[in-house]
Amino acid sequence: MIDINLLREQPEAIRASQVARGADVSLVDKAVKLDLEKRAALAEFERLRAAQNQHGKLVASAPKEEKAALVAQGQEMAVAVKAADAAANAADEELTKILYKIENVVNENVPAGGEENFVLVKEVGTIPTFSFEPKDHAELGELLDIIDIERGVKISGSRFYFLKGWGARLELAMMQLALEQASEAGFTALITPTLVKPEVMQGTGFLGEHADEIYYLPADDLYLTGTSEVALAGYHRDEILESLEEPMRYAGWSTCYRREAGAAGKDNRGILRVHQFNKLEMFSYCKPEEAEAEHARLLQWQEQMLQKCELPYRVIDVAAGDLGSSAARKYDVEAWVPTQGTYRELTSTSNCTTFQARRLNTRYRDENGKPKTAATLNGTLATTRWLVAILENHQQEDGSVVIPKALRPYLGGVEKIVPKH
RNA sequence: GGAGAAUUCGCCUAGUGGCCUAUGGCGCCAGCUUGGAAAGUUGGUUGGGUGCAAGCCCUCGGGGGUUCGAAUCCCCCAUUCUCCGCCA
Repeated sequence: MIDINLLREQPEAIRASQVARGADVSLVDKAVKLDLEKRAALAEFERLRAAQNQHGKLVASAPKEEKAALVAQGQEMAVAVKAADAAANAADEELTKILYKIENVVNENVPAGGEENFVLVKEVGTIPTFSFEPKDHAELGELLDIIDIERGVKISGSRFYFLKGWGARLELAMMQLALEQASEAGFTALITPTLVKPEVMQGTGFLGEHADEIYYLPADDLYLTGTSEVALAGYHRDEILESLEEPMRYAGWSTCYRREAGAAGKDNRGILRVHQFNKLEMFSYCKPEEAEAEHARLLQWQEQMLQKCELPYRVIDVAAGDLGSSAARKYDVEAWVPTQGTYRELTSTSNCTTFQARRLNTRYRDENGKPKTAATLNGTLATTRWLVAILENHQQEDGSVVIPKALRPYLGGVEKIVPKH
């Protein structure tokens, strides 16, 4: 949710942001109007309530013979107060409904435009050249007997798979490496719930734009999370953090579930786009003035992980029209996928400023001990999808795959996965 | 799943319709005291809204209700604990 004070003082800043996103600008004017109405209704209620409170005291201390008349008067006041209260509540609900629809104010440095208008920040590493026809990860997975898509589909349907043998171990190794790096950087590891209550899903903003991406269990009124960000953002819900002199950082590991409803026909081969995968997510709570610096740190940790996996990659600054509603700015790190001849997203890091924390009511105490809304940021550190890039970039002519050095300690020192025959 | 009990300002706690503008203790902050500290002592210490301000309003797990008036009475819900049942 946006800051109501910003709406009052600089509505034009919010209008400009909505324009940049290609979102509904008229919401801003509606919100300004409803805010005025709400405050007027609230003032009226408070005036009546104050009178009623005074009157109550009068009744209590009045002599017996006057009580009946005073009580009758009080009855009338009670009716008026109730009506004013209802009016104020209704006005507040109207306003809140609109406020929830307004998206986070875009950072001024975010490139304008839609999905195609990202700005390339950098390209790192050398794109591999092969003296043979490189195989895609699905073919390698089958050849090496480490990804079993056929049987995944047999038991769960399309977009499901088994990771098997070295494939399963490779994923766990990658998660271990990422978790170790995160721990060294001061992140606290969390294994999070993957089923959450509606209000948490709502609070993190996923029920809006991603509603049809989410699995829902009606019998229990619970949602399956598509990222541990949901649980990590909800972790300090309704809390006042004692200090954020240093950012509070969590590394959340969980299985993620996505319906991929709008992705029919896209990435049908292999495990590039699946209904279930694992992810290690970084999540930071910090002071709003620290958020941009923290965002840069998250990006840098992501790059470090890509480098440990010896993957060529590029970093892009995502354009305003392609930002999630909570994000003020977002960088994607994309790895080179040889068989597609292009870069594909492996990680994403968003600066949600105070937008998400305001919804979830997560605050911190400033130097003066006063509660203030915190800023939240998130960023991927490893996911199942990384296997695609690792397998394809490190494949050899004979179909074997060389394990990046940093991963070997978690795989019993093995240097290469070789075809079974 | 069934029965019972509980939920009060960071923690513990008092409070069974108006004197609750919520008690007391612990902790924390500030002053006094001291060479400095401890002890002692005085004061402060939920959060939010609204207003230029003084102030006013809301907040006793959440939501509804009864009442002129609710922490207190009634209903629904959530959570925790105890016992019973069932079960990886």
